[in-house]
Amino acid sequence: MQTSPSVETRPFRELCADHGLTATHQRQVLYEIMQRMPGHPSPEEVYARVKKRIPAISLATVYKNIHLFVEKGVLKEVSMHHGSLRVELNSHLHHHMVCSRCKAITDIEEKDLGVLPTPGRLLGGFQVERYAIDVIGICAACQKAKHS
Amino acid sequence: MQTSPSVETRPFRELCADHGLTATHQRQVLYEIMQRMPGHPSPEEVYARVKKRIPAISLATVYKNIHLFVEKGVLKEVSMHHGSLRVELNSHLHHHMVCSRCKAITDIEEKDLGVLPTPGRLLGGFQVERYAIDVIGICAACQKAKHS
DNA sequence: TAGTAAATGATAATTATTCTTGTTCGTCAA
DNA sequence: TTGACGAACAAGAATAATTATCATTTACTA
Repeated sequence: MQTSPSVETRPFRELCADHGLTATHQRQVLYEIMQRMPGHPSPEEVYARVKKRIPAISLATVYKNIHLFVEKGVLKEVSMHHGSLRVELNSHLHHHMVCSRCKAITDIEEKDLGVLPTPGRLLGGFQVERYAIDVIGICAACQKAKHS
Repeated sequence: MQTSPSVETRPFRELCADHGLTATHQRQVLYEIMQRMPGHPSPEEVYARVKKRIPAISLATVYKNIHLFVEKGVLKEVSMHHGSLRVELNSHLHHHMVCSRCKAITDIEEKDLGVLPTPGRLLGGFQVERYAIDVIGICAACQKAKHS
């Protein structure tokens, strides 16, 4: 009850193989649809579109696969999402290192970053207040814990 | 049924005055407690601590005041929070401009940022995968809309 | 093609956040 | 003081976002 594997499925199957994912119909549609969503969609938005092609798809499937795609590097998260709002009072100029495995957040001084952004300018009418830099990677603890 | 306004309340009252906030007992305790939380606490974590000093405080009050503090620049948000997860497939090197009023997200090419981070190094054992830069400010539309 | 692990769908459960309403508190003028 | 007014608060209901559970189906491998 589905179209036979066409040449169109080839690139997607390769992408899955490259990232260690099994190629399912849902994932393929999910991926194709996100390719056509140029913005920064939320899971709900993706779900709404995918549902038009696979009416029976579950929202849970969308969430699970988005997480999987992010984990495998197929997708990127826009601004790291920590489950809930996180705030800080620390007023001196600094940024953050975020572990992509355990989501731990560590401060890093701007001078230790080796980059010096110059805020205050306008970029296409955008009035810059500040830069927030997230250095994303694997923290020392997670490096030891996992060797995958 | 509370300590008389001591010299300790002075700096906090000034801070509130500077930011156009009325100085309430709850806000003061909230602020003092967050000063002693060096990490990147969530509203729930802040609530748990504040509750020890003001058992009757409401979680809603914590949320409202955290938002207010962020809005007034007393606190900063660690990574912009968009209400829900946001993802993108766009694979070419870019970053984001985020409007602090309307939360709109716009892509910006890395070369247009005028900063060139050098990923891949180690920072205290942290294995860098990539940098994600959020340029935070006011978008053109919000600048026109509001003049406060 | 059968066996097996992984993926899916349905939906309950959790977690996070906001809204509503009635009450209290602080301030200012009579 | 006293009384009105508006901002802030508490309590808890309501909503939004995300995850977990589990029975069923599907995809890869031998």
